[in-house]
Amino acid sequence: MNIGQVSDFSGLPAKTIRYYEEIGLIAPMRGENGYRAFRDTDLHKLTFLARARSLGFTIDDCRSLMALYEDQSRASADVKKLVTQHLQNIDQKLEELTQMRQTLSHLVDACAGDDRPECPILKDLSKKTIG
Amino acid sequence: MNIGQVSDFSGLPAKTIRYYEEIGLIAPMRGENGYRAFRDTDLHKLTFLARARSLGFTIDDCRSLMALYEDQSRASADVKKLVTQHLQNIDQKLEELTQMRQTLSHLVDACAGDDRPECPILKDLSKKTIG
DNA sequence: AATAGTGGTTCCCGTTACTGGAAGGTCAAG
DNA sequence: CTTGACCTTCCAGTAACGGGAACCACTATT
Repeated sequence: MNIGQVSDFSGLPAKTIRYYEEIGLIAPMRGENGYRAFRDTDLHKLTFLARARSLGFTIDDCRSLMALYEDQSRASADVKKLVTQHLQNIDQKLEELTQMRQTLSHLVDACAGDDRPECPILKDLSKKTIG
Repeated sequence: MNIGQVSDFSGLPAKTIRYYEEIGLIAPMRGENGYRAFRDTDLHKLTFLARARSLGFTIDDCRSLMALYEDQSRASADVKKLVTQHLQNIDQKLEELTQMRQTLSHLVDACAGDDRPECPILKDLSKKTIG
């Protein structure tokens, strides 16, 4: 398979696939013409990567996950640990965003949003952050 | 005031303050010795920036917000519009993260997390993404 | 055979918002 | 006079690609 086909199947842009090769996540063969020649295992890995990335794992996480995936003697505890850690990161981001949302929501509600310059939002922003 | 003082007052690292000068967000004076000489207005701007950044606004947003802040003839509608847009971005991120959280949470629950290799998480990741 | 069009290839720059570190000038204190 | 804290500029690196240039390969048509 050429990169275009693999891109279609995996849903990943060709650019991304080349990048993944560059950083060593995949290692497709090469044809006589210099084109990358992807095998099923490459496609499988890319599918794995696409899914993991869509769940917010970093490339580094993906590297670890793939290593575990290919290690037949892995312990599922190691996988669970990694994913649990990721889940905690997500929870933290959710908290931060929720807090921001809360504050911004109040500010938006307090702003008249008309043609006058008076604006509680700007007033708030010019206040020193507490803490 | 020197950069150290300003850093302490604003809570922003000196590096960040220099960066903000470099990209034109502030324009402190210079003393005879080449040191930056910050005035109250500079400190005020930095406070504004620190607060806006902590609410998740991009640097570009901050630039717009500062311009509005300094424009005495602004319409509060313009401010509200910008902030509302930011709020929508946040809501979208919240949705994405919540969806991830949901999926990951299920996966973690399904994984035994022991010393055996069998792992529903890896099994799921190797499945083709639907859609 | 020439040409056009599509799809490969590499390489390099740009993105966001900084952070780290090197090499060196300045200032106050002992 | 030296030490140490503070300041300066400049350069490189981060995460995960995306855009675009310049160029080669393959297929189909004229």
